[in-house]
Amino acid sequence: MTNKQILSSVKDRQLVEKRRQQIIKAAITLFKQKGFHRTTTREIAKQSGFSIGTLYEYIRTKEDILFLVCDSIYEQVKRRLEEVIQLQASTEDTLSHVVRAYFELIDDMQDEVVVMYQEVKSLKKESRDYVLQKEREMVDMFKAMLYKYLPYKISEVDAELVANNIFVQGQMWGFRRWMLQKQFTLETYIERQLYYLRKALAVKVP
Amino acid sequence: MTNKQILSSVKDRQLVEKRRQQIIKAAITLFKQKGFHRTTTREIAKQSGFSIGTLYEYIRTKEDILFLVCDSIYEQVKRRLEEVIQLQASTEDTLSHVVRAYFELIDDMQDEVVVMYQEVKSLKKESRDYVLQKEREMVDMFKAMLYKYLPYKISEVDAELVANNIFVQGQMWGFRRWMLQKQFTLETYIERQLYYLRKALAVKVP
Amino acid sequence: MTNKQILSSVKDRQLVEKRRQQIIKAAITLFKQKGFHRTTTREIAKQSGFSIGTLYEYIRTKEDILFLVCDSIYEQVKRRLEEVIQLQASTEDTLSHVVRAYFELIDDMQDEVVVMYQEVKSLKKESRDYVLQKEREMVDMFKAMLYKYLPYKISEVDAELVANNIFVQGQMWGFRRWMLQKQFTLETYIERQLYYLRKALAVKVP
Amino acid sequence: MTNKQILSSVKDRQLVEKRRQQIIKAAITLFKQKGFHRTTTREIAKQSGFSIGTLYEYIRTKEDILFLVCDSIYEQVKRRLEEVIQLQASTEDTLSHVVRAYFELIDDMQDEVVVMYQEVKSLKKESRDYVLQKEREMVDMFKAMLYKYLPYKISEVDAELVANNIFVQGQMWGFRRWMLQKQFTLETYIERQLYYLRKALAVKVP
DNA sequence: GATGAATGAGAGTTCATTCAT
DNA sequence: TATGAATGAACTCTCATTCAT
Repeated sequence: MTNKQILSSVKDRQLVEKRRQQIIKAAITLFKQKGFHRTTTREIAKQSGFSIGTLYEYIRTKEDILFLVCDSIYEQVKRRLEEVIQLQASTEDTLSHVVRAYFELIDDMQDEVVVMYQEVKSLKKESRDYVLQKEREMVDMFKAMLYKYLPYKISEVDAELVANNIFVQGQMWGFRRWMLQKQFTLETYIERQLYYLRKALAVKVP
Repeated sequence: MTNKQILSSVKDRQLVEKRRQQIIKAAITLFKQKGFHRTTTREIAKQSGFSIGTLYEYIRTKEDILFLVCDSIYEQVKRRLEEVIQLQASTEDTLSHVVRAYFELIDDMQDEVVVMYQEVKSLKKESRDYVLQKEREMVDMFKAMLYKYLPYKISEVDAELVANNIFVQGQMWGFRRWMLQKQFTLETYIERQLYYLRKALAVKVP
Repeated sequence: MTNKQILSSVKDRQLVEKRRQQIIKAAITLFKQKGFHRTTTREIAKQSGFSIGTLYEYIRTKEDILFLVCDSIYEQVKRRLEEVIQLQASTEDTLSHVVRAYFELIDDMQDEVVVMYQEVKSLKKESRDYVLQKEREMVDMFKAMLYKYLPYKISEVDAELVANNIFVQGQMWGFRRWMLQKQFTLETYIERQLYYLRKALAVKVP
Repeated sequence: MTNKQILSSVKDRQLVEKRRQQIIKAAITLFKQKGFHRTTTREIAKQSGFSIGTLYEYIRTKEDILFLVCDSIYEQVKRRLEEVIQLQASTEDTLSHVVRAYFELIDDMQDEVVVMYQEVKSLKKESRDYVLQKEREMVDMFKAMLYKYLPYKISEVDAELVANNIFVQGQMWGFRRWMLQKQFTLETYIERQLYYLRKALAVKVP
C-alpha cells in the first residue's frame, strides 16, 4: 500500500523509496512557501537535488507528488498517534495523555500538517478519498479511546462529535497559530483544552 | 473600505459595484467547482456574462478577484453574525442562540465558506492579513459574548480559547461534511455541540 | 464541412479562415522540408507570421494542423479535378484530356501532394478516414469517366483497377521524381503513359 | 556493405549481427504499430529483449535503427526478387511469372513493405540515397527483363516507364489495401494487372 | 558486454494580460 | 465602456543519449 500505487520507471525498490523521500521533503519545503500550484516541477527537482528528468523517473505527474506528500504526512501522523496510544494504553487518564501527545505531535509536525490540510483538496477525488481514509481512521482511534476509558457509556453520535472536536482542535493549533500564538504556548494551549475537555466529558482526573 | 482599494479603470462607481458583484458571484460558482488556480480568467468573464476585456476593466489581476471573493464572503458572514448578535441581545441564554445562529449561518453559506477557507491562503500576505482581520473580529464577537453573558468571570485566555473553539466548530460543519453527515443533521449537530459547550462552560440553562 | 470540425476560440469566421490559410501555407512549407514530426508548433507559428499563442487560438493540437493541411490539399486536388472534368465533359477523347489534366495538376501541386501522401498516415484513424474519403471520391471520378467514355462496357472490377492505376501513376510523378526526372519531362511522361493507357484500354483515338 | 557502415562498440561480429537482427525485428513490429517517430528507443530495447544500454552498444542513434530496418527490408525484397528472376529465367512468358512472383512477394511481406515506404523519407539524405539505390536496382531488373523477353525492341524511356509502373503497382497492393481489398483478392489483382500489362505491351501469351 | 539511473534540451500547450478598435 | 484577438512567458512532461557500475 501507500507509494506502491504510483508507478516509477526505476526498478530498484530501495532507490525509489530513497528518491521519493527526497522528493517529499523538497516538496513540503516548497509547498509550505508557495503552495502546490505555485510550485513548479523544476523547482521540486532542483530542491530534491536532481534533474527534472530524474524527477520524472520516480513519478508520472505533478499530482503524484502531491499525493506522495499528503499520503506520507497522513501516514506519519497516524503512525505516531498509534504509537502513542499503544504506549499509554495502561495509564490512568489515558485520554488526557493521548490528547496531549496528539497536540504535541501536531506542534512537532506543524509545517507538514499545514501543507497537508491546505492541499489535500487539490488531489483528484480518488486519491483524496484514499488519503482521507486515514483521517477517518485517526478519528476512529479517538472514538475507541472514548469508549474504552470513559467511566460511563458514551453514545456513538457523541463519541463521533467529541472525537472530531479533539481532532479539529489539534489541527487548529497548526492552523490558527496566527491567532492563537499571542496568548498561548503549546503547554498552555494543551492545558486549557484538556481542562475544558474534562469538564465537558465530566471526567475528574487530575 | 473593502473593494475600494482595488483599482478599476471604469469611473462610474455604481457600475463598478454592479460588475464586481457579477464577478464575485461567477467566481464563487467556479472556485467551488475547481478551485482558484484551476479556474481561468476567461471562464470567470464568461460566467460573469461579459468579455475578458471587460473583466479587466474592473480588476487588475486575477488575484484581485480572489480578494474580492474572500473579502465579500467574510464581510457577509460577519455582517450576518452581527445582525444575529444585535437581535438576540436581550434573550436569556443568548450564548446558545448566537452559537446556534452562527452554525445555521455557516450551513446556509456552506459553499461560500468552503471556498473562502480553501483559498484565502492563496492571497498574498497583505490582502490575506486584511481579510483575516475580519476573522479576528468575529472571534472577538464571541469573546465579547462570553464576557457579557457568562454568569462568572472568564479569563481572557479562556475566552480566547472557547471563542476559537466555537468558531472552528462552525467551520467544521462546513468543512467536514464528508465525515459528519452520516451521523448528523444540522439540528443534531447544533444540539450536541451546545450540550457539550454548556457542560464545559458550566452553564445550566435549558 | 472541412475545417468546421476543428474548434477555434476565435469567433470571427472570416478571420479564422484567413489565419488557417496562413497556417496551412506555413505548415506545408515546413512539412516539405522536415516532415510533420520534425516541425515544431513554434516554427509553424513563426512561419505563419504570428506568435505561438495566436496559433493556438486557431487550432487545439498539433494534429489539427496536420488535418487542416491534408484536408485542404485533398480538397484542392479534388476540386481542381472536378473542374477539369466539368470542362472537358463534351470533347472527344475526354479520357485523355482528363488524365492529362490530372497529371498536370499533380505536377503543379507537387509539393503539396508529396507532403500529403507522406503525412496522412500520421493522422489518427478518424481524421485519416475522413480525408481518405476524398481519395475514394477521386478514384470514383475516374471510374465514372471510364464507364462514360469507353466505347465498350468495362467491368466494375476492371474500372476499379484502371482508375487506381491512373491515380497512382499521377502520384508516381509527384513521388518518384528522383527516379523519373532523368528521362522524363512532364510532357513526355504524360505522352507515354497515355500511349500505354490507350493500348491497354484498346482505345485508338489520337 | 549494409550494416557494416553503422558503428558498434561491440567487437564480436557475430554477436553484433545477432543483436541487430533482434533490433530490426523488434523495430519493424513497433514501427508497424506506431511509426518511427512515435516509437521510443526504450520500447525498441524492451521489445528486442535487452536494456536501453545494450541497445546503444549496437547502434549510435535512433536513426541508425531506421536505417537498419529500411536497409534490411529493401535487401530482402531485392534478394527475393533476384531469386525469382534466376529461377524463372528460362520459361516462356517469364515476364508474367516474374511480375506475378513480385506481387506475391509484396503480399507476403506486406507489413515490412508498408513500414519501409512510410519511413524511408525520415532517413537523412545520405542514408536514404543509399537505400533507394536498391529500389533503382529493382526497377533495373524489370527493365532488363523487358529488354530480354519482349518480342520487340522497347525504347529505353518506355522500358523505364513500364518498369516503374510494374514496380508501383506492386507497392499499390501493399499500400492501397484499404481501397482495393473490397473488390480484389491477390489472385484477381494479379490476374487483371497482368491482363492489362500484356495488352499494353502487346504480348499475347496466355 | 550488459545494465539502467541520470540528464536536460526541447516539445506541446495554457493562460493572464494588453490594447487597438 | 466593451470587445476579443494577440501575445509570450512559463509550465508540465518526454525521450534520445550517456556513463558509472
